[in-house]
Amino acid sequence: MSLKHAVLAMLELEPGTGYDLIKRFNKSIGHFWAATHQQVYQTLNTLSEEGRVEFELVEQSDKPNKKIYSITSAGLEELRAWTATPAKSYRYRDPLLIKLYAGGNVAPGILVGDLEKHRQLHEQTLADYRETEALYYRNDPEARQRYILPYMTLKLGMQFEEAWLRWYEEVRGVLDGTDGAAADR
Amino acid sequence: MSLKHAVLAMLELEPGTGYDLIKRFNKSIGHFWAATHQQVYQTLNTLSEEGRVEFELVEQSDKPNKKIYSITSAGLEELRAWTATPAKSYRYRDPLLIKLYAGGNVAPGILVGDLEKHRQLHEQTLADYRETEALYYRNDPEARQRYILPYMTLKLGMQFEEAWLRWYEEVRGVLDGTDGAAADR
DNA sequence: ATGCGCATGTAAAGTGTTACATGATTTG
DNA sequence: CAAATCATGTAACACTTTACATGCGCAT
Repeated sequence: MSLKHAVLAMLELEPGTGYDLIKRFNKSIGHFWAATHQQVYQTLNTLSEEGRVEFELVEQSDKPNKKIYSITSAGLEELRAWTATPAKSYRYRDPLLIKLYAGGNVAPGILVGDLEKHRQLHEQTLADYRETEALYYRNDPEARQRYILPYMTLKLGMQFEEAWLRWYEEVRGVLDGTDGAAADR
Repeated sequence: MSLKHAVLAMLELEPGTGYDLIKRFNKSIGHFWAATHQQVYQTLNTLSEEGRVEFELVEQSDKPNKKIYSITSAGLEELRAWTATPAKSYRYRDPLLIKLYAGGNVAPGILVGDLEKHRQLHEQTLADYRETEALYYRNDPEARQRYILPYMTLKLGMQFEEAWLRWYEEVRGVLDGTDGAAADR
């Protein structure tokens, strides 16, 4: 289960609460392994029962109590073992592409709107990645050196987003010029 | 549920047995929405109960009997309605990137082997895509015109594979030069 | 007053993966 | 003689998503 190991990997870098982890997910691993808060809390419970993480309960009066999780030696061992095991390949899954595949059944205008919406999402994602890059890596050779592998995952994300954006231009050109062709299906 | 609609989209292009669909999955939609045979058969059963597909039972003496499925008007309506509905975005999920993220915990050599294996897979996938392109689209302007949207999904797949391959070169350079840096974590 | 941030969870429903199961015919 | 192709499925398990649930403090 990859999510477990994603959580372990994040705790290994720095302990934190479930809430913290969710935020950190959105800034790093979430780029290639999204998780909801429900999943994170459940995973932390499971890992805790398995003894791979432990937590310190911090009682707060002004805010809700919180549990600060950290990885145990058993967790670290598990993480190392998993990292050394061949990774399964996972296929990309995107409903948008199924829609496009089936797109001959609807008027091209419907697709164009949806594509444009997704193009904007990818544009925003790329902007976020670039911001992260500027913030953490661009002007800090030491951080770049230390977190070179997380940085490489960010770079791959940027390349994917750039591929998306190039592709959208191409598709838009096709849809603009193909109103007639779509009608014959 | 996207898989349902992927199946409907394929049947809309051409009727076929579950077995046929699985093969066609591997050649087209499977690039961005993989499915196992169990999933396809179950989906066909569900769609059949819902009246969105129907099948003709063909008894064969030399081979097992088969069911040739085709889309019904209710199925076509459902497919159109779904295609006209805004698509959800789906995030990329890849355990390999989690491994890389956690890669500071193991010797770089371990990662290199795994990365190389995956690089080869992506190289093979790109070769398959290019073969499909040559076979169906390159020399047949009419097919290219008619199946322009499926063709565009193939093109996106090729761009992703190319991005992967470029990225692998970069990561390899990093891992080759970073044996010392990994040891300090 | 409305919503956001903090902080945690349970439960049910929906999807996907893995294991098990069969059996004839064709190809190397 | 082993493996691949044809052709279909059931069952159990694992994982993800969605809905429901709470409650205080702070800013607009």
